[in-house]
Amino acid sequence: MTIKLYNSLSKKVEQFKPLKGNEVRMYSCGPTVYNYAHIGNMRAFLFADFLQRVLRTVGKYEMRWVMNITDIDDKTIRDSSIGSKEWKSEMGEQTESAKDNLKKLTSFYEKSFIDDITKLGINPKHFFAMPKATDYIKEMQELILNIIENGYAYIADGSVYFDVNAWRKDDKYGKLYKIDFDNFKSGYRIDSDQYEREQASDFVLWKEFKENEPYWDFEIAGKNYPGRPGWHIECSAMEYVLLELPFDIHTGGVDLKFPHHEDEIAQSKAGYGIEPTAFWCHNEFLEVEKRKMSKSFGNFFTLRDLIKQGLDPIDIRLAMLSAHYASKYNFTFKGVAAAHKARVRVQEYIYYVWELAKGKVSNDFSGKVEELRNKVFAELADDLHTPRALAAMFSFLNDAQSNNLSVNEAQQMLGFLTEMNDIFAAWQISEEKAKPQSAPQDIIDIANERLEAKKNKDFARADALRSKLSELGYLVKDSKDGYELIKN
RNA sequence: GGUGUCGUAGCCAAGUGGUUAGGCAACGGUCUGCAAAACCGUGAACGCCGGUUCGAGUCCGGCCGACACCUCCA
Repeated sequence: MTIKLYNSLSKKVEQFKPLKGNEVRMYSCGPTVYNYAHIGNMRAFLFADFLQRVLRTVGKYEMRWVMNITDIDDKTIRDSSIGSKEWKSEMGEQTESAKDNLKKLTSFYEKSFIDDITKLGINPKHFFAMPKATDYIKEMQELILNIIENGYAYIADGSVYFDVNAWRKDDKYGKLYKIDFDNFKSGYRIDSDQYEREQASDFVLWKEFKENEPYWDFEIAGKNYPGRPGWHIECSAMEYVLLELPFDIHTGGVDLKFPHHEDEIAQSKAGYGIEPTAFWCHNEFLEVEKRKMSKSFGNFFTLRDLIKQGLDPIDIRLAMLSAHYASKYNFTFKGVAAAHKARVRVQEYIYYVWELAKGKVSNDFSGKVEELRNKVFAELADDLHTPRALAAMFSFLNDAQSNNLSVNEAQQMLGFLTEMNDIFAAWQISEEKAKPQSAPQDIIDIANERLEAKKNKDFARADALRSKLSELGYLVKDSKDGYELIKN
């Protein structure tokens, strides 16, 4: 099925087609690993994941998906510096080497990042690569040299800057974001950065080494400029190496349009002569209580915070997917609870269908299952319209669950649900399994006592124990000859 | 100041001028010893004021409000 995507470059929904063969080469701006990722970050990664899953399952494409790990920047340096309050014992001992310390801190958060996204239903095996910036210093330097050679960069105070004015004479700067060069908000024009750049809009390609910071040697025209790469250059270099230019899709949060992606376009073209990608796809922000997430508003959550509070990450995944990626998503606990109930409902239906189909899967779609599948896939193919795709699914559940599926239809349904789950990654395609009792022993004791009372038809006693369990926060769900405890 | 986005029922969230979006919650009912789950059913909405139109949540104008970006930011 042909997929349509909104392209931030043309500001239109366009038909998608890979540039080369059946393979989609996609680059996603990944995390800067200086701390645990928060749920706002997660929305961006979830969007990229969802997109690549739709391309695989609905588009039937091969994926070559790259997500970078930024392991060198101001924050990683700050937090790994000697005596940093952000240092954790799990990272190991700090040493005299700034590079060592940087590596220890960033590896720690890289692991936690992969851990987090895995919990969110992202399959690390789907990545072609997760390159780290510090592994591509040489390639970045080569790119910078190209840019200098082509006349679009200058050296000032030991740093290398991209010369936006020179570039603007030859190409447009502001392809993704309409820039009013005369109206940069005053006060932001010269930031806290002490480096000397000629123009506020110029950006750093290579930052001069500062004392006690990690650095790499960089020889330009016979002279060494020890320092480290600027933020934007890493993506340009890694894309070039791992995907070749131009590739198909570049994803990231809207906030990265400017300056990060704008600069990336300029750099790549100035250095390699080619713009990076055919499609730029940006997800909107997640807000909490209709505000940007921020520590000062007290609405800042990492995934770990929420898991600690007892939320299921897959419910968070589904909750985020209930809004279209290009519109703001208002994160609320109620919303996650609603997603949970909706998810369980589909899960119950899967068990029901499994039972009917006896676990047999058919991919030979026809009739009502084919109709549903076409509808859901068409919505997903239309710029990943998850809300409408889910609505189609639930409408079917509302209309057709009581319509008896034939055994053959149930097998098709199981086939479709499997595909659906390849995309949403929110369910178990399996028969219903008895869940292990996870309640504390004293709770189980009461529940067993109630079961006894129930068997003896002492319903007054059984009900009293039910209310007692309810007070203790557990719901008893009776089954044929047992029960299940559900924590409220 | 510049650039955008958005205001839809208790909450979340679609909506491409013309028949019910959908989810969660709520309220009836079936089932169950009672519950839970599931299923059947019910109601409720388009920030305000004008305009265009046979017809506007959907187009135009104004107002009010919320949010984001403008070189740390997913």
